[in-house]
Amino acid sequence: MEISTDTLFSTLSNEIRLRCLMLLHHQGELCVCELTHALHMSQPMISRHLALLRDTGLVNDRRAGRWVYYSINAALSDWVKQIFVITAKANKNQPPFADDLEALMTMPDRAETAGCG
Amino acid sequence: MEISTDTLFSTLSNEIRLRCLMLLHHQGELCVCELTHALHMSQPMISRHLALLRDTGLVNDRRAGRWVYYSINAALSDWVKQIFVITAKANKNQPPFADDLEALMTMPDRAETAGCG
DNA sequence: GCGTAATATATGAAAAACCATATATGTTGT
DNA sequence: ACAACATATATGGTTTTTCATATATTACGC
Repeated sequence: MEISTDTLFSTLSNEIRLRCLMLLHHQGELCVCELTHALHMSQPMISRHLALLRDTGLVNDRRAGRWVYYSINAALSDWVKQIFVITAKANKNQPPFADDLEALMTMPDRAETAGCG
Repeated sequence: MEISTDTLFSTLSNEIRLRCLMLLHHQGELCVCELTHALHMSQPMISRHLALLRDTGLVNDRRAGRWVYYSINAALSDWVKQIFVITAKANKNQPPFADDLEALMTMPDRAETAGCG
């Protein structure tokens, strides 16, 4: 299942979705409530954008009890992953991406041990 | 003038604009009528999308008599250029990109000598 | 173990905002 | 006047957002 350029880029063109992807790229796996906290957005809004990312095949979800964990789809083709790497590297110190990571790292009562250790 | 991720990706998310960019990436410089021919699109439509690419800073234009030549903006930051390189490499043999190049190469009465020699 | 509550997440529906296309018309250069 | 190109306007379609509500899973009290 190869993703088309316009599906890929239109999915990345939404800042909320890109911020979620950049956090997932850095952290490996995150649940909805962690993303909701990091981005200061309402839960339905995050959930909707994650559903869209899942529908386009960019992320996978995994249920663990009450929590649903999202992660970047490892089966994506190399060039798509390279786009993520380049975009993350070039923007990780810029707002809003840096602030999102900061908010995530200082979140109280994380679901389980943070993935960045 | 640094381009934002959402401006970049939403500009690339239109197939017509991406097809123009991929041709410019390969050929260096092309005029509106060459792009119109290669993409089999109306002139106002190509012109409109080129204007948008110019407004977002992805391309430059240069007037030479009746023709206006467009080219990728050399002053773009490295990561944006890398996105172009990766996207072009991964998709150049796929439709519609391969067909666009073919149509350009076989265009009769090109404006001047083709840029691929 | 069974009902009840609490927490995490998803979704339906409606409004608002945004984007693309087509047609027509204007501008620039020879 | 003609050719190459740009722009304005109208229209239709898609995307995003919000609110309210639904589902799924665990925890509690008895």
